[in-house]
Amino acid sequence: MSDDTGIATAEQAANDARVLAFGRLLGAANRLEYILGRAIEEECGISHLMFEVLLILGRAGGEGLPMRSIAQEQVLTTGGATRLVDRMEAAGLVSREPARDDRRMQLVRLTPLGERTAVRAARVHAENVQRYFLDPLPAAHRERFAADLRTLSHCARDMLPRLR
Amino acid sequence: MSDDTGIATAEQAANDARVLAFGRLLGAANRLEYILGRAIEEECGISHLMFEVLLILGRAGGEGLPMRSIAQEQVLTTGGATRLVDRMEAAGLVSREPARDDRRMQLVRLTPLGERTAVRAARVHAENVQRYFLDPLPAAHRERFAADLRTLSHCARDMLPRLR
DNA sequence: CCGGAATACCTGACGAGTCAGATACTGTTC
DNA sequence: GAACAGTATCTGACTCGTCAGGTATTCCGG
Repeated sequence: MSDDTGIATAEQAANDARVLAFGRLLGAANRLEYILGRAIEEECGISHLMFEVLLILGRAGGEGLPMRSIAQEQVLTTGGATRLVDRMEAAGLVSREPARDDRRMQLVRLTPLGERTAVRAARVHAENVQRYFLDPLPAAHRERFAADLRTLSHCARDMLPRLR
Repeated sequence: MSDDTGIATAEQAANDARVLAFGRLLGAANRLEYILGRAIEEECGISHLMFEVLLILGRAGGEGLPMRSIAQEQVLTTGGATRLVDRMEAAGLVSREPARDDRRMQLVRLTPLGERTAVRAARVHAENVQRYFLDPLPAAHRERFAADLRTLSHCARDMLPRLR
């Protein structure tokens, strides 16, 4: 279909334009995520990455988690995670404590304030997701839309290791 | 449906969890965008924001555009745009020239190198969008999926002014 | 046990964005 | 035509991430 000279043909350029238009829609999804993040920041006074960490720690149910697992779930390097948790500790949202059985590890745990904030932020975020992400879509579309996103998500997860 | 004590009921919490799961899918779309951006960076040696600027200038068809319109189309402050264009100028991708009729404005224009890079990057990006965004979806789903994304996109665009 | 690989986290230097406040021009009003 | 608001861009100080290279601890083979 494409010649091997590296020079784009007219049809190819036209097709590219169509494909790029699809690609731009991804940017839309991104913008939506951005908006949801900002809303959390304004309504709860924490960055969207802090929010993610609060959710992760909340899911762990009072158990302390090592830094490592925080860095893994975020798209963050371990260095970045260290600094993020530094700030969260300074803000009184989490505490760090060396693990008994492996003193290389620092177990990160929600403080009472962190827990309250996590609950509140989850509530706010759920409301916003409902309002800006679910409500605008026709009800009959939601399931398939979510399934398609999930398909892409798996595909993306497979790609990530190759790129970093 | 929700009581006015501010305390979440069990049903409410369960519903929130469902909604949050939807929300997490947005993160997937984000990750996909991230991957596409990285690919451009690795294959073309420019940041994904530079790529956006190259496309914008390319669409302008040889006309110089003022900084303002670059800052507007990106999710970037004007200060950020200044610095981005600084780097692009240093890399020889664009040139700046004060506008004749309004010397407050700097018209930004693609250099020949910038133009070549724009074409190549567009090609690469179109291929990647095809591969990671379109191909994984069943063909019968693509149109409706795109339409739904477009719906969300409009909704998001309406929100943005309120947040910054 | 002891020395070296592996693991978990931290840190210094840096890159790239934000924000708020210059700076430089334009257009308008009296 | 001088004062003044408005507009376009730039800049200094800062924040928050990355990367590469520590340091401390654990694990394991000989």
